[in-house]
Amino acid sequence: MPEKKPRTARQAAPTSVDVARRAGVSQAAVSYVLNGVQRTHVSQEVQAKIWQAAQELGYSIHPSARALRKGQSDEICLIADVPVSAHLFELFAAIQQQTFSYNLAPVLYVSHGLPPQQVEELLRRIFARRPMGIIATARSMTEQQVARARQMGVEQVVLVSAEPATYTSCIVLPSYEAGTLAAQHLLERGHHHLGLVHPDDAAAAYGFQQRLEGMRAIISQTPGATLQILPMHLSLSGARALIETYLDGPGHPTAIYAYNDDYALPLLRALADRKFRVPEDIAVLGTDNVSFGEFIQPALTTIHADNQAIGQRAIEMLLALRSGQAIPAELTRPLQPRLLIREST
Amino acid sequence: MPEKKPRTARQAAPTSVDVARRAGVSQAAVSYVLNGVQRTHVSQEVQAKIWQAAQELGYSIHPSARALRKGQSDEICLIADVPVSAHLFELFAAIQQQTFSYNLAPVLYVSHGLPPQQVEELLRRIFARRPMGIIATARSMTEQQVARARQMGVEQVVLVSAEPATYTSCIVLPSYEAGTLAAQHLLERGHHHLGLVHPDDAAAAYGFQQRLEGMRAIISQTPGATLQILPMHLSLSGARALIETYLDGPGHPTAIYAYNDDYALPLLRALADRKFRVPEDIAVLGTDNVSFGEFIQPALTTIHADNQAIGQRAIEMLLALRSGQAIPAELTRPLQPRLLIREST
DNA sequence: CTGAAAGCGCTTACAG
DNA sequence: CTGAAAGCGCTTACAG
Repeated sequence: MPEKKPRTARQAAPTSVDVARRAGVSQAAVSYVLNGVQRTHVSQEVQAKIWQAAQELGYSIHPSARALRKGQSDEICLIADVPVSAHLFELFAAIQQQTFSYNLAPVLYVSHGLPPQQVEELLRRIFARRPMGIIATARSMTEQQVARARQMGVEQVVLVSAEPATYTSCIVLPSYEAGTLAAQHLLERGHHHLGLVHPDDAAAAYGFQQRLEGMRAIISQTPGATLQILPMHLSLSGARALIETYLDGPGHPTAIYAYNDDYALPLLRALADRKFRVPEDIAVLGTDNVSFGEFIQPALTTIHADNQAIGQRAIEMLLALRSGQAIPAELTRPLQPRLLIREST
Repeated sequence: MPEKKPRTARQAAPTSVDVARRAGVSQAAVSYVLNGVQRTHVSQEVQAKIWQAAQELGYSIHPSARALRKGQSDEICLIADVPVSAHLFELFAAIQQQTFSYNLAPVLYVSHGLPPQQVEELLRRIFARRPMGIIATARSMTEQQVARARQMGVEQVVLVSAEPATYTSCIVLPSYEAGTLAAQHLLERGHHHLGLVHPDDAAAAYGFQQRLEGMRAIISQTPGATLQILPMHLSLSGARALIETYLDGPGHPTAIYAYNDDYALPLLRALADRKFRVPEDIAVLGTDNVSFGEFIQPALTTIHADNQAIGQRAIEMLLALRSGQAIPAELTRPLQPRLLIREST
């Protein structure tokens, strides 16, 4: 028993040395067994003794000590450069669940709204933590920043992106397909004049261009169909301005792809205020399937990818990358968006 | 320059030894200066040299190394035992902003919905990380668990709670006051028969009892006023069941305190489906001021505390506790809820 | 005022 | 198959 150790902290927590002593083995054996290292063969009997000792002492590994030794922590950093949204949170919760059994610690960072200099500082701090991997939205990390991460020893960077990148692995959520899906659905509902909301916040507008192209591809095959871009600020007054500017006069759009659910919400409200009936006068379509969508009136038709699936892919990709394996093809295949028809279209 | 060091990782990142060498001082001096330790006086000139060397090398401290040495990490763990909600996310973002300048790393854990055994395991892992502090909702940590945290070396635990606890510091968000505020407002609007939604999910119902008592205190002073408890499951069908069971027949409630915004939303939708007009037939009041509240129709009247204020308090409290100071009285004073009147009442 | 040295709790190459 | 030892990058008591 330690007697004159000048303990710096209160430290009641047992260490691997304590476990080793109790099991009557070396510290190395404890490490091998608890980490399931195959290279070294330890007898079944000894393994059982070690597990039991760990259990009895209530031993938990000290993540900092391990991280220091291995040169890599058990953290997975999630970096989001999008406004706080219900969708993002749901995605985070999904990832947290997925990682639990892998003993990984997901940490969320929201870089949206920070001045560029603070973003740089934030990234520097994140890299310095030497996370096992980084999962980031494509906008939140430039190619240069990904390179800098690698240089600082963070090799695994997975981007959630509208299209594949050359410089790192991506989970592809194709906004182009969302655009075609939206246009097809709205045309099928009998509309000819479509609109696409363009967020006036550049950070929030990620994937707009792809949506636009997807819609155009469908429109161009449909005689008489038109498409109009509708700039909008994310607020009630922004939605009102959109209505006054673009939903008046002959040939105005009668069906709007609202970019995502966050934009659909104030738009729906402003439309109701102006006595537009939804979907009879104007159809509205969102993206992300945010949790409140089913409760509002009219319930919001939306396009979405499965959050659980995104989370699972991200983790599997990180794990494959870490073990140096090639990434299975099914993980790089784009995750097709699905249409969820409710009442607003 | 290191030549035969058997580097385990790629490690391009500079260490404090590198900084010391470049500045021509000892490693200790670097540590003292970069951490702003006052105890040891280092000349202005040397300080400048150290800062410059750190800057030039792009030095960032290795958090794991420091944590291992200090017996405490720079993490602040936030533990939430509530369903994923926009409100929680907004609070998290506020805390993240607050902590940036203190070089603290907030980490969010959602324990809602996990089986008890997994919660225990999660807490064990959180404690083992030796965070600088824990900020938790009152339901997510029992007194016993707070004690266990202390025993594992995590001394600072701040609870966000409806009432002060004897065993640790609290940020008090008095649900009792929310109840009185709700009852007063609804009575002023001319209602006499009030209802209070009771979430059927025990974890979600935190603070229900206090709301109830607050409402009763007001009701009891008002001749002819009644109050009914309305059990509800968080879903559209749950809201429908509530309406069918409790909003029929003479003397039924005409004004409902929906527990919080999450419950108010499906309730509003179900009321609309049943052709109740809000607020004319039934008034509905929420809590939390979730971001979508202002966009729905009718816009949701709600009761809330300032997220920024909660985040700031939590951090200040943690910082005061760490430095061993007494907590300033203004931090322990309950954070009074405010009424935000919109259209649903 | 500055510097050399110990030690936090792990993992892993290496010797037995 | 098992164990002793080095070392990851810091902080801090202590000696000069």
